[in-house]
Amino acid sequence: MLSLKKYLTEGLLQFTILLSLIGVRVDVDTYLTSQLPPLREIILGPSSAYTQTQFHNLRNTLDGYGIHPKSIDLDNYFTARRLLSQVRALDRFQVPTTEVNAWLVHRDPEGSVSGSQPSSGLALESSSGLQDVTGPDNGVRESETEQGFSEDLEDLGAVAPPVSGDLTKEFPADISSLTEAVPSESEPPGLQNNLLSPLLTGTESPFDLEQQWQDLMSIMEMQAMEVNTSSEILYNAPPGDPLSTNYSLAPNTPINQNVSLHQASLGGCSQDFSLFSPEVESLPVASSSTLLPLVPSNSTTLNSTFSSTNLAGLFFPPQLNGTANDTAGPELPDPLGGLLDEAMLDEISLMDLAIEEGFNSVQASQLEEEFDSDSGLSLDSSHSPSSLSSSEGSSSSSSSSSSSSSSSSASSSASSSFSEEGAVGYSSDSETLDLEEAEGAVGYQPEYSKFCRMSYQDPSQLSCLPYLEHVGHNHTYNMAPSALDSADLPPPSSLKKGSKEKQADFLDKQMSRDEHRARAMKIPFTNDKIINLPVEEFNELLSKYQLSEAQLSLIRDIRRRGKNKMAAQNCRKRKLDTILNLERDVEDLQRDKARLLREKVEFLRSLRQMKQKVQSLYQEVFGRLRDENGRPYSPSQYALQYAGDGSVLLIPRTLADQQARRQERKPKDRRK
DNA sequence: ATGATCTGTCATGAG
DNA sequence: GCCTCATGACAGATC
Repeated sequence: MLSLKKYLTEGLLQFTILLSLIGVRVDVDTYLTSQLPPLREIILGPSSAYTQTQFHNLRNTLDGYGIHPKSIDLDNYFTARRLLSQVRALDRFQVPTTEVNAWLVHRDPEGSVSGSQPSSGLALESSSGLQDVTGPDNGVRESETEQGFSEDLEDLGAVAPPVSGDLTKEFPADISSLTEAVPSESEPPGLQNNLLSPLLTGTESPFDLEQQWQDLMSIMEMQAMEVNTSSEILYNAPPGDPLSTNYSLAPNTPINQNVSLHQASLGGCSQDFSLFSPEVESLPVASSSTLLPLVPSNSTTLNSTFSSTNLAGLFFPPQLNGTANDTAGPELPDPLGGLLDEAMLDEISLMDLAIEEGFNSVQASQLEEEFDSDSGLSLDSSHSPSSLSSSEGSSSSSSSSSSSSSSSSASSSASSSFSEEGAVGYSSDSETLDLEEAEGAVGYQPEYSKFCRMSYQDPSQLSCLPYLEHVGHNHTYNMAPSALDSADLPPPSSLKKGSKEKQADFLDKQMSRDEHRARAMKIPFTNDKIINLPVEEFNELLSKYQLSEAQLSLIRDIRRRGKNKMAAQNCRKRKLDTILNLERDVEDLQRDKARLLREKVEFLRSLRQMKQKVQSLYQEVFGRLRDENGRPYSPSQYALQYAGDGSVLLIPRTLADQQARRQERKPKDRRK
C-alpha cells in the first residue's frame, strides 16, 4: 500500500514537474479552487451521502478527486488551504506605522500632585518640565531628537533621544510627554516652555475613561499571555502588570531609555485633545467635556486627565510658584495616552493575528517551501495517491463505493461493488473466468472495482496483475456499470496461468466475509445486488430463484449488513464533516476578531491624530493672543479655557491651576 | 507488544 | 409491521 502511494506520489510530482517544464502553469489557486467543489462534496458528502441511498445513483462521480475524510490528504489539503488563506490575509492587514514621539520631560519636585497619583496606573505627565536633564549631551543630541520627534520609529527598543528646551520650543505643540520623576535639583532652570506644560499636564479624552479602560482591558485580556510577555520585555514592565507598565512609570524611577521612548509615545497620545477640532467637538462626549464651565463642581473624572474645561490646567503646570518656569506640573493620568500608544496597539494587533490565525514561522516556512516548489503544487502531494485510493466520496454516493472505500480492510468488505463493476472500467475476461471457476457458484461475479482499487493502493498487486496496469491511467471507472458488467465479459484469452492463481488468491482475499458466505451458500447473485437493489427488485430477484431458508436468511443478513455498513460510513463522514465545519467556523470567528481589533487600533490612531491637531491649534491660538501692550501672553500666567457656551476664554493661570487641582481630586474621590 | 485508528457489525430508535 | 436510515457501542483488523 505504501509503495503504491509512493509510486503515485512520485508520478504525480513528476507529472507536475513535466507540466512546469513544458510551460503549463500549475496554478495553486486554480488547483485548489477547482478541487474544492469535488473535495467539498467528498467531505460534506454528495447529496446521496446525507440522504437515503439512491439506487440509481450508485456510481461515484467524483472524477478521481476523492479524498477520504479521514485521509491524511484531507488534513493536508485543509492545512494548505488554511495556510494559503493566512498568507493572503497578510495582504489585507496593514501593519500600522509606529510613530513614537519621544520627549523627555522632567517634573518639578514640587509637583506633589504627581506624587499623589502614582497609583493611577495611567501615564503621568509632566506639566511644565520641558527641560531635559537626562544627560549632558542634550545639546548634542538635540538634532537627532528633533528628527526622531517627527519621524516614525518602528523600533520600540530604540533609545529615546533627549529633548532640550530649544527643541521644545521648536515643537511646542506636539508633545509626547514622558512622565519621569526627576529630582528637581537636576533640572537646569529656565529651560521651560510653559506653553507646553498644560499639554503635558493632562489631556481629556473625548471618550469615557471607564470605557476606554474597559476597551483596553478587553484587548489586553484577549492577548493576556502574549502581551504580558512581550510587554515586559519591551516596556520593562514588572511581571504580570503590562498595563501599568504601558501607562505609568513610577515616580522617581530612573529613566530607562527604552522605557522613556515608549512613555514618550504614550504621552504624545495623551496630550492630544479636541479643543479646537471641529470633528472632535462634534463628538458628544468631547463637546460635553469642552463645555464644562470653570465651576469646580462640574469637573469630571476626565477633567483630571483631559481637562478641557480648564485649559490652563492642561497647558500650564498646575503648580505655579514664583518660578513657575522651573516647576514641573503634576502628573496626570491619561486614559487615552496608553490606549493610543501605537506601539502597544500594533503589537496587540500583530500578536492577535499571530495567535488567532495560527500563523507561525514554521508554517510560513513550510508554505514558502510549498510555493517555491518547482511543481507549483502547494499541496502535499505525497499523500495524494492515498486520497485517490480511498475514495470516500464513492462510499457516500454509491453503495458500491462503501464497500470499497475501506481499502485497508478490503478483505472484510461486505459487498462487491454493484455499481462499480462497470465504474471501475476494468474489463478482464480472465478475471471473470477465474472467479467463476473458483466460486463454483452460478451467477456470482467478481468485484472488479476492488481490483481497481487495489491496483491503486498496491503497486505490487498492480504488477502481478499486468492486465490491470491500465487502471492507473485511465479513468473509466466512472463508466456505467452496465457497460462493464462482469457477467457479460468474455473469457480472457491472453492471461497467463501463473498469474491466475495469484489473482484468485488476491480476489479471495478481497472478498468480504459476507461474500465468502454467499459463495459458500451458492447465492446466485452478487452481494451488490443483494444490498443495493430496491426492495421490489430485490424481492423479484429472490423470487426468480429457488432458495433455501438458509440462503434467504443469509441474503437478508447480507443486505442488512451492507446497508448498515454504508450508513455507518455516512454517519462517520457526517460526524467528521461537522467537526471540520466547526473548525472552519472557529477560524472565521478568529479572523473576525482580529479584524475588529485592527479596526479598533485604527480608530484609536485616528483619535490621536485629531488630538494632535487640536493641540497644535491651541498653540497657534494662544501664540497669537496679545495683551493691551501688544505682547504675547505668558503661558505660565494665562491659559485658554472653554466656556460653557463653547467660547474660549483666556483666564489667569492661577485660576486654571486651581481648577485643574479640583479636577484631579474628583477622580480620586470617586475611587475611594 | 501495544496503543491508536479504522472499519464492520449489532442493537436500537426514528421516520 | 416492514423497510430504511442514523447512530452509539463494540470488536476485529490494521497501522
